[in-house]
Amino acid sequence: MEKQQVGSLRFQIDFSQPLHEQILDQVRSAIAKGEIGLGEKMPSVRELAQELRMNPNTVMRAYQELERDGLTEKRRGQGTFVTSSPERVQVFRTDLAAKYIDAFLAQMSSLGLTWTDVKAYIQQNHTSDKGGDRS
Amino acid sequence: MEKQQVGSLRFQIDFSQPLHEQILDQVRSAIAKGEIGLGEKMPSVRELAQELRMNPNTVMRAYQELERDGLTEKRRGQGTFVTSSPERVQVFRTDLAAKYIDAFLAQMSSLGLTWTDVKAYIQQNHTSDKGGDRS
DNA sequence: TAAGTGTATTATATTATTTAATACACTTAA
DNA sequence: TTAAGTGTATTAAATAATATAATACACTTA
Repeated sequence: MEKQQVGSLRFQIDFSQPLHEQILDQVRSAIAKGEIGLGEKMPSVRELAQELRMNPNTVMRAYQELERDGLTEKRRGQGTFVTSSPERVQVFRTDLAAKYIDAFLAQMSSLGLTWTDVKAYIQQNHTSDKGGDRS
Repeated sequence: MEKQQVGSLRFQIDFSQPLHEQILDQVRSAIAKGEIGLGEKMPSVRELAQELRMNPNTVMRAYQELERDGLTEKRRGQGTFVTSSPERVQVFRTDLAAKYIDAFLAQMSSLGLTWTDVKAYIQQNHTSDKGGDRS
């Protein structure tokens, strides 16, 4: 439940999901939202592992997926850096959003709800949500 | 990848998720969409296990969650039946939809996307989707 | 050369998932 | 009463995913 700041990154780890997935999701989000800048140096695998009190192998697993996403670049002996390409970030955002949206619409469909139903519901319950983004 | 009909229920099981979760999701959907009628008898635990070639304990686990959902009722010695209450189904549908929607909006927010962004995207890519519902 | 990078390997522990083999209480129909 | 069919509970075992631990190697920089 506790938040943890490591360089430009903020982490909040619990036991509801695999640790490497939580790191992955939260770094992805930080890059997508520009909370960590393009080209900026990431914490080293060992440093982040120590800060989050987990095994370097676990952090490594998340870092390797980030590189497959095209969101980071490794420089041998130097470290891991956020990509300098805004286009890459945009492509990633679009692709992942499409994947999430497809899955969501499938869920709604499985409950017999149409897109019109969903839109009406969200308009009613999530538009005046002034305290919605507690990060 | 293959579909399987058991009474009024249609199943499609793969290895992407735990088996008991797939049974749960697919029965929930069938009830929510009215594919199996209110008050109708479900396949017995042993029968469904045999049809789907899995262990009765695995089917049991899904059936117990269905009862917690309020979607089924057990009668000792007789079997498991879909609830006769349309209100219960409606409450379930609303509650689960709200849960799915909250999670979805959190995903979009983690990518820096607003509800307006999402709406525009879906209008463009999912409205003229005439071949969308392959079930 | 020394310290800091990412990476790879091997081993072990833990947990979730699934199967297997029974057993019990209850209901219904022969 | 009996037999078959319900849901349910228990114990054991196998498998896979997750995570930790302890090293080791190649590369870069100061």
